[in-house]
Amino acid sequence: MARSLVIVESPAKVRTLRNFLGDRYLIEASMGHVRDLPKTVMGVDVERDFEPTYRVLPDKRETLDRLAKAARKADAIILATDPDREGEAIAWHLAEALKVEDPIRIEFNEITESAVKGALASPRRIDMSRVNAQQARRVLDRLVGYRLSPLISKKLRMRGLSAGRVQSVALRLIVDREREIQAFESQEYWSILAELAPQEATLTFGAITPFTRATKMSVTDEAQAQGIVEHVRDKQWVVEKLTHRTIKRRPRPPFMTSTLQQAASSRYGFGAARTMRIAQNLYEGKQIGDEGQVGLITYMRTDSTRVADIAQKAAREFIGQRYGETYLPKKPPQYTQKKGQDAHEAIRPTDITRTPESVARYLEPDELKLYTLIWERFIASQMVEARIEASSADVRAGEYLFRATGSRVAFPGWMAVTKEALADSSEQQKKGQNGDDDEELESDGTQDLPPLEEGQVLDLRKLTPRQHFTQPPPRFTEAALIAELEKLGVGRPSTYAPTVDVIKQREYADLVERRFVPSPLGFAVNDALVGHFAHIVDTRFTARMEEALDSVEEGDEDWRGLLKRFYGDFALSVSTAEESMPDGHIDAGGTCPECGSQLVLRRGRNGLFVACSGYPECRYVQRDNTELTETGEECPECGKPLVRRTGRFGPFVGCSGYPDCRYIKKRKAAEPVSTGVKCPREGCDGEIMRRSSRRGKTFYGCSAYPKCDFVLWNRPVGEACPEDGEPLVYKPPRKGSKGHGTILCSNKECSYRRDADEATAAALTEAAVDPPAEEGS
DNA sequence: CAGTGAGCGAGCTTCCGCTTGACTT
Repeated sequence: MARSLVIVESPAKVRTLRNFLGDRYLIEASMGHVRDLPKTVMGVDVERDFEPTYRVLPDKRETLDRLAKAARKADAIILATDPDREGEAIAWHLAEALKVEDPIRIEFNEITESAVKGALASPRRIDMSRVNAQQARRVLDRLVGYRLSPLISKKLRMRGLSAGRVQSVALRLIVDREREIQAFESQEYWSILAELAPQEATLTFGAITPFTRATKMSVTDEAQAQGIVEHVRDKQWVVEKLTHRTIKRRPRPPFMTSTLQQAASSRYGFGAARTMRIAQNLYEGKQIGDEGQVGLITYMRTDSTRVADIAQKAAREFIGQRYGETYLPKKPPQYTQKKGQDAHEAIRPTDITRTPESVARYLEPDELKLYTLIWERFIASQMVEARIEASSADVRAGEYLFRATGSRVAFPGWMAVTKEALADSSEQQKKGQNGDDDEELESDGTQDLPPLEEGQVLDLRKLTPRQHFTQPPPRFTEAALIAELEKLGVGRPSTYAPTVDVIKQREYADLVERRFVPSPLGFAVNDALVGHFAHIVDTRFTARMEEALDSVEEGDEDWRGLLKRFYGDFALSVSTAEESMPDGHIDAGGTCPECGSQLVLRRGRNGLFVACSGYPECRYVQRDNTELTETGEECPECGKPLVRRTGRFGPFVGCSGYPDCRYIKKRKAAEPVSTGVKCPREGCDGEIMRRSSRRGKTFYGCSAYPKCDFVLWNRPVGEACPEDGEPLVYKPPRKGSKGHGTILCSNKECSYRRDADEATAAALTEAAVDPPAEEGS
């Protein structure tokens, strides 16, 4: 039988395609790129017109072998990689690596039977212009990254520094923001809150002055505020003007990678990498009852909000049934599509009828949180807009006008999906000089105004002058940084999380309370790059590059020509920088208390530290005093506060008067906790207790100690090993890995092991990961 | 079990983008 081999990128797609392509098709996955420039050398011969050298990626050797084997069984090879620039390049690399004579290329951006069959019916050749655009992108990134990284490492005398088209812009955003914050001068201003009520009424509402954007900052000190209070206190309070209007609030589009990361960050505090790991689990599928392995969401690395017709229809049906026809828009909403082909659709549930409640018992808590977010956002996106009645009342008291604003949900529409939806619409991070710290000055307060009439006289119940300060713009969270990068077109869904990770790994910036604070190293690297490669770390560089790549795709420009055009300038900046960029360790500010030389930043095995530039003659190292948090207790020997410190054997509590007072608090082992498992030692009727050594290490020992000294290092399950009869123990899963951990034999020589199921894990986990004993009584 | 308050420093390799597992203790 004639068979065709269809190659796609992801194994999850393979599973789906097997469902509706018959056995005339073999389907395999490439798992992304299979060849790339070599890792350890440049791999681009600038002299020979930027000729790239490609190598099979080491971890794709096996994949390619598998594909080659499948190819031998097929008489046609169909390359069905993603319908975008990278996908086209993957197709080409596959054809090259597998030595396919006449590759057939198809593309579909929806994995439905009709879309795939339609694609099979209109095959084409590989689009070399598109491939060349990718090569240009790849080579440019390589040239920039592999020339800048060693250059700054050498100039700043610190190994392992890196720079690149994407990461260096990310760093720049962080550093620029920090400088904005440093330069920010906070301004004081005041507002006066009046609590008013219709005469005889009990419920009050709030009105405020000054309330317009223009006058908001006009009351600048307490005296002025008090003046207003004195003036209005005895005046008659009269409703001067009432306004009512209905605001329509549209639902937001379904998630793409960046917006999912933002929502998960602001709602649950998840970092970008964590969100992606959880989403990957949902995508790959979970055991759902007797349905077997079921993928719960569509692909999670996407920049599109497009929704497949089938999904839209299903959502409409579901909405009609659950909420009623009034919640259905006449036409399904079309969310603005980006130009060009989007390879994947929006992130949405694969089956809208799988409600969060219905899958809750099959998911880990984090998975359920993320799935709920995705499910709600998607279903809301297919519903009618909400109608909000916004009202405002201007109330005069003498010379001053106070304004009360209120809003009421007239018809919830999409907001019916979640109670938190209201809060959602204001969750976007505010930027700008006036980071508002007071909601009552904002127009949509949540109070509901009582019925009022113009000319009505109101009772004044309370007057409160309030002090405010203008706030600097906030530091970036991971998600906010990604949002900014996306706005600039810098980076891709698959690289957002890795990019913010590299900023942390290189110690360019640290997350403090989940926001990026640049390190002195981050400042230095950024400033060096901005000083000598302003063009590259320009936030618009990528946009310009994309434009040029487009013209390569359209066949209007030669990709090597593009590189030549770019490289001329770049090579020049590199040689200028090599000569003129200052060469030396990064100045840490301040001088050495021992010899007076400058202090510099250095990197050691355990991170950055500040030391004397006179090394090795002067070996001064600045002590790290940041961890000296007080415990609130006093030293029993000298009365000074006790502080937490870190020593050779981990954290301990000592006297802050060191070295004058050398008191150290004794650590007490935690109380033993029962495990319910009997001591397995013959003739011993003790119970295994969870204990902790004074060092805080958890172990499981017999309650009959010291009579019985039986000890285990993992929690016993209360079962004997079927192979050697030794007790079985439970080992929790490694951080971040999926699965529920392992049950294995406590005898190291014995190889018995099995995966723990969810219930066992739940029963045993809590005990196993409890924090080590807290010091002191 | 007890002990506990440092010291690091050169050279080693880096980019972006596509996609999932994989050593073990």
